[in-house]
Amino acid sequence: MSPESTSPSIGWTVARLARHVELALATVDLSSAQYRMLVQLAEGAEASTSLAKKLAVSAPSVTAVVDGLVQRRAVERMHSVEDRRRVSLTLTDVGRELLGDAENAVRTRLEMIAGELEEDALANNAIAALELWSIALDRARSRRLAQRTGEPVGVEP
Amino acid sequence: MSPESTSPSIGWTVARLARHVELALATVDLSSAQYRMLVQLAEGAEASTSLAKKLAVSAPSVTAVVDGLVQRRAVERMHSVEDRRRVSLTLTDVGRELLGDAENAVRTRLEMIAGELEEDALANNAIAALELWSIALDRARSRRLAQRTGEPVGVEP
DNA sequence: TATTGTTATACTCTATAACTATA
DNA sequence: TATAGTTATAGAGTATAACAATA
Repeated sequence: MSPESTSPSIGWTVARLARHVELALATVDLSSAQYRMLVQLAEGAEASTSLAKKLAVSAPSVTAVVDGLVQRRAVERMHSVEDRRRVSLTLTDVGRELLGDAENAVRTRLEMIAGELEEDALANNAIAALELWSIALDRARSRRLAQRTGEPVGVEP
Repeated sequence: MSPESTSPSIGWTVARLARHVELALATVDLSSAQYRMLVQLAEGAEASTSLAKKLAVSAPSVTAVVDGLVQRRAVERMHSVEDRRRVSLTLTDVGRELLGDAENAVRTRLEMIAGELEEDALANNAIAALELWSIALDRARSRRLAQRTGEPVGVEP
């Protein structure tokens, strides 16, 4: 019926998916920024600056987002003893449970959307492709972080 | 090397991709919300309430985002003559050009990331999968909007 | 009364610039 | 001096509640 059915842009698709993730996270009272922080911290405790670089946000953003998570007892701030300027951020048990709830909410919503494809093969294909993107994102991040510090590429998750 | 290499969650992947889209959009001084608005308006002029439902945001959010776009002459507000409560939102030529710049910036960045997969087949696979998601998103949206109004499913883009 | 849209208000994320504490 | 992190400040997106204008 439509005269020219232009393929939708990939940016549009990502932006829409991101909105669904936002809405799913809202059901467990989390923002996207908080979610990204929790996921990153689930891979291990980290310093604030390191998180800022990995998540590609400013240092004050990390402070603000972590503030909210600390209030909810999801994250703990601990000053390093060797270098007392540094602050180590650690996921608590509360944070781990919260992240679990968040993952459930998000997965449920995205799988529901993929389920609209009807054919299981297509839905699985769509979900599997995100793993492909995950690999690409990791490599792009490694390259980005390496360029900053001059380290070789491929060291980082 | 890693003892248990857990597959990253799809929510995490979407959230990371979304951050890259945000950063790409920042290069043309657009927010994700403004970008979503422009894309939706590029498919045709619409009323504010209709946009709010399609984009899954509140009515005041639409007002706020459109305010910024109107200031930049990217969108025009026009009062309907039949029903003077209604406001028709239209993309201007400025808006269309801005959207074009945004799409270029986003596509370039996402393709760069996909390019990390090295094998062209994989990169193309990843990008193609987003079209699959786009189809699923359209269907999920149709279902969502139909449930609200009681209309049959499948009417809407 | 119901609907459309805006205003009022508040909270979060974001950034840059300035500051503190430590090295 | 340089680095790690926070504070100060400002702007945007989001939401709910209250309101105005129109139907």
